[in-house]
Amino acid sequence: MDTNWLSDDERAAWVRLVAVVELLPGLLDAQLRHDSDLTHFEYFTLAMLSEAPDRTLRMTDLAQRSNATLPRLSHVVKRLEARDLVERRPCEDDRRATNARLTDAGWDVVVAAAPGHVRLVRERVLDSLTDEQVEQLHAIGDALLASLDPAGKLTGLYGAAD
Amino acid sequence: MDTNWLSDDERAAWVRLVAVVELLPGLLDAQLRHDSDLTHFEYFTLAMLSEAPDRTLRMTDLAQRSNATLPRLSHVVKRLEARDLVERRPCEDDRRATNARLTDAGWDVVVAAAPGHVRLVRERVLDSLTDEQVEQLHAIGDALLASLDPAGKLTGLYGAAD
DNA sequence: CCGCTTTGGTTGTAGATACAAGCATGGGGA
DNA sequence: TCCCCATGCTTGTATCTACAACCAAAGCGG
Repeated sequence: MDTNWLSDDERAAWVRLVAVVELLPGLLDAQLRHDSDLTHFEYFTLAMLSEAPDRTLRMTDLAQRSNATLPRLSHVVKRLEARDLVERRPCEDDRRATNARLTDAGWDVVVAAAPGHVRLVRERVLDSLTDEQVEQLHAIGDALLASLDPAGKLTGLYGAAD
Repeated sequence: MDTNWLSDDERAAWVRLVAVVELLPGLLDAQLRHDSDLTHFEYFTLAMLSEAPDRTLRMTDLAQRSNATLPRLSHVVKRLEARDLVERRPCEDDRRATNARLTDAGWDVVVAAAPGHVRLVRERVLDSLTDEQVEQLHAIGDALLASLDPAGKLTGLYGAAD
């Protein structure tokens, strides 16, 4: 079976996409860790909860929105609970389920962390692009996610705090 | 200091970029792990070596091209060496330095892994985009990397095997 | 009502990465 | 020549994630 190798144009685009994918997480983690003692995943988790009704989400729901496996989320929430940023309690409708709720302290942490995070995103990412490129990135993202995330779990809700 | 929050357009683009950044590594790792028992980082490391003169690079050079810290690379190369895919030997010009060289077995592994990897990249990424979007992605990548990787360490050499 | 399967979640273990510390060589300046 | 610092790399430790095993509740067919 012959391989359909990438053309020069395709490879150029792919190389840059891979480079961005490699570099961006480290940048986000470093800033949030330094300024707010949170990983990007922890921040994202808290931000999801901050947007939810009653600041509460079920573990499964939260896991899908953050592209986490359930074990991973369980561990992270346990750590956040130890820091009193989140509290867990059994769901009343379904006794198998667990609800995670953002505490007041957790809310304060998100509110304090958001401006620095947004500033980083603006300075290091969005300000590098023209308005036209921002639109193009939007469309390209949609096209890619149609394949990478057909169910739209990640982009379903991603609120104002980000 | 007032926060300059993101506009709707900016947030839409950012949300999609973050989602892609979260999803893509898992996809690449899963395919390579399943088909070739390699992580994407390991594959990338081997691919860099396969492109280098005499299939040899110094550890520092290799670390920069793959955006790895030196400790990380050291551990990974140690594992690859244990699998006889890479060999290490002290550099003769500078006795502090270590040269990593791709073995024949390592070469075979890269050659065997490349087609499946390229197929995935094509089917799940590039084929989702129009030719015009591929060009746009190229330009957007350049703009972002000017900020994320000013020295161009990652994109300096990324060869035909990819 | 019983038993099977599915769903929701936690825990344990192994593997991988970051960070800090450490060691050896190189490269000047006094 | 001697000292000091920078460079190149390795190792050790703590943390985080993936994977698998596990338990409990829910749903469902008989």
